[in-house]
Amino acid sequence: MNIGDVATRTGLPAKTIRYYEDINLIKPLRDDNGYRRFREKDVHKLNFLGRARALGFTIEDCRTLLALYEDETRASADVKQVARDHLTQIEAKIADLNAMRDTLSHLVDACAGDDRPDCPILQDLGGKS
Amino acid sequence: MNIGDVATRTGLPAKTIRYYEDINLIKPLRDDNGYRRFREKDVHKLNFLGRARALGFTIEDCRTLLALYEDETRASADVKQVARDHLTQIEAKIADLNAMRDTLSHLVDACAGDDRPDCPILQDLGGKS
DNA sequence: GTGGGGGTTCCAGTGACAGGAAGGTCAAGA
DNA sequence: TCTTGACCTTCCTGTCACTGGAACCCCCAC
Repeated sequence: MNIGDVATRTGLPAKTIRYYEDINLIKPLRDDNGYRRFREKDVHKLNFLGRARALGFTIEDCRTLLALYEDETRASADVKQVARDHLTQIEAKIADLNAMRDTLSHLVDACAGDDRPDCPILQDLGGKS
Repeated sequence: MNIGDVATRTGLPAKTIRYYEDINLIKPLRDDNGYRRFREKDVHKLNFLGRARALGFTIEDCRTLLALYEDETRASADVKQVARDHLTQIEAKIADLNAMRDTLSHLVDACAGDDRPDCPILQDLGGKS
């Protein structure tokens, strides 16, 4: 399979797939013409990576998870730890964003949004007073 | 005022302040020795920028907002539009993160987290079957 | 004069790719 | 046989908003 087919099958851009090879997440073979040749195993890994990335895991997390995935003797506790740490980070981000949203939506509601210059949003950013 | 005092007063790292000058958000004066000399006006702008960034506005948004802030003839509708667009993006991000959190917390809960290799998290990432 | 705590510039790195240039390869059609 | 066009290759640059660090200058107190 060439990279285009793999891109179609995995939903990942070819650029991303090349990048993943670059950083040693996958190691496709090469044909005589220099084209990458992907095995089912590679496609499987890429799907794994795509799903992990979709859950927001960093590339380094993905590397760890992939290693655990391929290690038959792993302890599920190790996997769970990675996932839980990530979950904690996501929750922190959500909390941050919720705070921003609350502040911002108050300000947006308070703003008349007409042609006059008076604006509570700018007042707030400028330090109210 | 030198950059260190400004950093203390605004809570922004000196590096960030230099960067903001670099990209023309502020234009402090210069002393004969080459040191930046900040006026109250500059500090005020930096505080504005700090608050806007804390609300998650991009630098380009900040540039726009700052221009509106300094334009006495602005229409509050223009400010509101910028804020509302940003709010929409924040809400989209929150939705994404909530989806990740839900999936992830289900998986974390389902994982025994012991020394055995069986792990629903990896099963899910690997495509379950 | 020396030490330390300011300040300056410039360059590289971050994360996870995306865009684009310049060129090689391959199968199909005229 | 030639050409077209789709595909592939590598390599370099840019993204965003900084951060870290090197190498150097400036100023004041001791």
